[in-house]
Amino acid sequence: MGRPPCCSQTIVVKKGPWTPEEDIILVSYIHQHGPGNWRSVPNNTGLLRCSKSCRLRWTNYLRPGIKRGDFSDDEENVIVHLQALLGNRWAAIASYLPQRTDNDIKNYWNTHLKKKLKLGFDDQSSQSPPPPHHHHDLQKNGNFSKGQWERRLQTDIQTAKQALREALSLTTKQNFIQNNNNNSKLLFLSSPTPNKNNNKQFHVSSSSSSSPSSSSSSSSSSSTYVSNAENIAELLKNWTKNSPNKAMARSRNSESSSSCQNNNNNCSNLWVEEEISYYSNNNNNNVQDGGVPFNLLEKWLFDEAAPTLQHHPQYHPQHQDDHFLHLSLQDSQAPFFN
DNA sequence: AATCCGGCCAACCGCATGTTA
DNA sequence: GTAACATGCGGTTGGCCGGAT
Repeated sequence: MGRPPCCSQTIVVKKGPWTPEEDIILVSYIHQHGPGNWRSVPNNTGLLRCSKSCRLRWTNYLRPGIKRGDFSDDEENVIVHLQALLGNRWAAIASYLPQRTDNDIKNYWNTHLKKKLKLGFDDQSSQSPPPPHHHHDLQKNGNFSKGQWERRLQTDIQTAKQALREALSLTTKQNFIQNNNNNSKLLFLSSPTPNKNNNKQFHVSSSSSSSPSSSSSSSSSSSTYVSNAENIAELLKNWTKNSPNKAMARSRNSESSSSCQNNNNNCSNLWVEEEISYYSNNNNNNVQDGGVPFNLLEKWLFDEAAPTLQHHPQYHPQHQDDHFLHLSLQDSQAPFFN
C-alpha cells in the first residue's frame, strides 16, 4: 500500500497571487514550526493552497536571506559563466548565489542576460559563441554510465570553480577591496520587495533601519501591501533577531530531529538554523553588491585545498569562515550529487 | 485619452526523482 | 517490492505595468 493522501483532495485550492494575509499566515506558521513538512502546512494553517504552492512561496519569496532587485555585475558574471558551463540548471547556479532563487536567476537570464549576450555575440558575429558542454545535452546524446556521469560532474565542479575564479578576478577584486570598506553595514536580510506589479518590498537591516540606498528598488514602496508586508517583516525580524536560538533549539527537538534523522536532504529546520546563524552572526563579513560574501566565497574559490580539507577526518570547522566554507561546498555540490 | 505592445516576474504546470507506508 | 505521494526542478504562462503610437 502507498502512503495515504496528505491533504483533503476535495478542497478547492486557491491559485494566483498570494495575498499579504496569506503571506503572514504562512510566515508565522513557519516561524513556529520551521520550513518543511509542507503537506501539513495547508491543513494546519487553513490556507487554501496546495503544499507545493506554500513551499514555492516560501522558497522563492518569503524565506529570509533572499535578495531582490537588480543583479550586480558580479552576479551577472557568475550567472553567465555558470550558465555556459552548466546549462539551464538554475538550481545549481543558484547554489552559487545563496541570496538569489533559481526562479529569480532563471527570470533574469530569460529577460536580461539572454538578450545581452545575444547583442554581444551579434557585435562579434564572426565568432559565434562556443557552446560548452551541457549536461542535458550529454544526457540526451550520450548513454554513459553512472560512474562516467559522476566523474563528469566532478569535472564540472572544478570547471565551474575555475570559471568563477575567472569571473570574480575580472571584476570583483577591485569592487571587493572597495566594498570591504563600505559593505560591512550592508543589509543582510532582505525580504519581499514591492515591484511595479503591486507586489511587496521590505527590508530588515542588520545595522539600522533600511536605508533607501540599500536596494535599488526599495524606494518604490507603495500600496496597501506594504503596510501588511511590514507586518511580515516584523515577524521575520523578530524571528531572526530574537528567535534563532529558539529555532535552533526547536530544530534539535524531537519534531524536527526525527525528520532530519530520517531524511538528511529535507533537514529544513537545520537549514534555517544554519542560515539564521550565518546571517545573524556574520554582520562583519564582507558582502558584495550581489549579496555574496565574497571574502569567504573567494577563500573557497582560490583555495584549492578546500575540497579535500572538508572531507578530512580531522577537519572540524572552528570558525564562521570555516563553517561557511563547509556549507558552501556542501551547497554547491549538493545539486550535483542528488 | 485610448489602445497596443513588449518587458517583466510571480506563480503554475509537468516531469523526474525521492520518500514512505 | 510496489504504489502513492512529496519534493525538486526547469519550462511556461498569465497578468500587471509602462512606454510607444
